[in-house]
Amino acid sequence: MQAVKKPVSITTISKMTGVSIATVSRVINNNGRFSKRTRDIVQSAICENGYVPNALARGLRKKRMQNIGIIVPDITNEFFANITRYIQKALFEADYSTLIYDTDENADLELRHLQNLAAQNVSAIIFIAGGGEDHYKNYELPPVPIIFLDRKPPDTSSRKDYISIHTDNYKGGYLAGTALKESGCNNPALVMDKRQIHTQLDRLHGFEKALSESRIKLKSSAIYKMPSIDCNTAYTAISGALAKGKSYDSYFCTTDWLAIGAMTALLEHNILIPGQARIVGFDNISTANHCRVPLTTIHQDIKGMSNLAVKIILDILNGKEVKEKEFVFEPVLVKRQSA
Amino acid sequence: MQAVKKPVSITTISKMTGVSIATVSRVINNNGRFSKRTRDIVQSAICENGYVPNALARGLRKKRMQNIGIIVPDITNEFFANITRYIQKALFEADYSTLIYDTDENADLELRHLQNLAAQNVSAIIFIAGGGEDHYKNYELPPVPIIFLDRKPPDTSSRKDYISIHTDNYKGGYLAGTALKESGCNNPALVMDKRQIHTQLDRLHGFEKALSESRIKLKSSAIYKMPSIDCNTAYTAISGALAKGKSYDSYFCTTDWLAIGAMTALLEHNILIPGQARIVGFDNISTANHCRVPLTTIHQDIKGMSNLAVKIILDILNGKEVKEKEFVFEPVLVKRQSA
DNA sequence: CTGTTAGCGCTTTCAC
DNA sequence: GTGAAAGCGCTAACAG
Repeated sequence: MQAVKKPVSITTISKMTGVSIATVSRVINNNGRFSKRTRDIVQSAICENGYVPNALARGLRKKRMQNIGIIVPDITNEFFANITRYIQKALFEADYSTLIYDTDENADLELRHLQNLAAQNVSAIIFIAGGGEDHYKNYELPPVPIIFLDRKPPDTSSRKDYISIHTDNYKGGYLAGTALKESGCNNPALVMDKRQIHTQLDRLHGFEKALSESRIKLKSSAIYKMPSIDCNTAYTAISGALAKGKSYDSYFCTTDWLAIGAMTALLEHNILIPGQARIVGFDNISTANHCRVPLTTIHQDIKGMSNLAVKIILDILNGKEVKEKEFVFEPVLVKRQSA
Repeated sequence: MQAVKKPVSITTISKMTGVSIATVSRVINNNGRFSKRTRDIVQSAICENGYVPNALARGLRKKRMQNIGIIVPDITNEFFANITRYIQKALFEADYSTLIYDTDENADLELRHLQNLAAQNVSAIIFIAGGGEDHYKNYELPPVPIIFLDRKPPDTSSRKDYISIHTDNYKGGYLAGTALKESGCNNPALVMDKRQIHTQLDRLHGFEKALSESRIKLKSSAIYKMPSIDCNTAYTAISGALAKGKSYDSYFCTTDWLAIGAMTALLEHNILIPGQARIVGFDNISTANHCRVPLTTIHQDIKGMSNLAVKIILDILNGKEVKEKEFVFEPVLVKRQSA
């Protein structure tokens, strides 16, 4: 015979202690206006019964849940996974929990996730990357603080108060270009995400800038635009190019996985790295340090960006005004063997 | 002047359409007892106003949210990230959302996460790996369906109805042992997680079994127990062993990252792979195919396990009885260059 | 310091 | 087919 455990609510505690539910609520939320004695009685009752306040009831009443949503394009990508992890950790310490939604790089999903988050009364939303710039023009974002991480906010007419936190991608591209040209490369290629995202475009422009300072030109035929940012697309593209005899003395790939795909293609065509071709990636995921030829790459301060995002959200939620709208982090070149 | 948008609730729709909120609720949930005409009126009002029902109010009322919780030890590990991704996807199609909690391999966090999930009235919980066997003896798990993925459930007295889905780890270890001994190795080492988890122990035992069938013994001094399952711990341990002159002709590492750490250590000591030492990993993460020496490893059917987990949860929530308590998936050896 | 009370937005009897 | 009304568990006036 299984004992049927009835869920303990605030009323249960109230009855057990002979104190009104209002008072119980006060001690739970430490809102003052109760005696030390009362507090002790209530707290011990809470402890003994393992009572945990119902988050839904509280959320419904306060019209706001003690959690924030985070929308991420691909949790399987270590770069994004790391961000969510740092965010979750920092938020948890502030007693917020995190709703992680993976969009699978799919704009429709993004919308549904957004609605879902709104329906759950999240206190705020962190948007990590995602589709192109224009997706958000068609619908309004939920009326909560929203922070764009890793990408700039859309330029909608309805709201211009978005906050953005990201790496200086232009600088990152510039660092990559500098590193490559300083090792004597003068026939560079670029492998990038084909979507018109600021992060990608900025990296491209920074890269071109570094090259142009040395009179090196990035041929448009040397720009490979990938439908996704994973390993296989780059592998296929570069393999194909190599098969057609198109090769370069250096490759800047706007993502580490893209770089690793390119690397595999080059190696399979018996091209020595860094002897005959150099590669620079972006993100500094842990695989970069353990791939065929340890990858020189651009490191982003994930921890710094994540913690700042949380700090800002907490500030906003606590009524502090946040004046700045854009926060830019410095990228740093991590030199390994591939370049 | 910013237009203040008041949130649209079921009452708003009710007033707009001149229909009672009860009826609005019925059409939202498609509960019948409304005319086709009423339905159309209500639905168009819902559409026009972009009304999305408040999930909290509904959850409070029904005492159950349309979401399930998933507890994962490290979202940064591609193996776990993949699981969560598949689960989230499958669940989303069934109109459930997913609360992902990363425990950072920390048992205390696990408890707090569990309480959090209970407080949010999740419909079910999926537990992925985590600490040792005994953590759950001290507290009761929330009164919702719970599925243990990747590890067996604890043997608590209060509940024995847990469901478990995992790879046949014994078989996985056996496959690794067979592969190694068939390439002529007879001086094997094992690098494993030090925690007494079934997954780890089973892999060990399966490995020993394969060896013993050929009269090969795994010396206890050749078993390296790691405090965590990441790359660096294995790197440090194997480097240290090598420095002391302790080397082996083969290494079975119970995790790909462990294997990659060991690989780096061996390579740095100028040991050829697979010439002088062979390595087999476990999990088949994508890095395994792109590390220094492509890693031979044991593949787990992540997609299959994830989808099954979701299917079972949905079945349970829909009142179908699930008779089996344990579901075991076959591992398969993926042969690459390291062994 | 403490208790009473009115909802938060929704689902669900129960009448009609 | 439809509406009125109760109440999920909690917080926040308000009154004492």
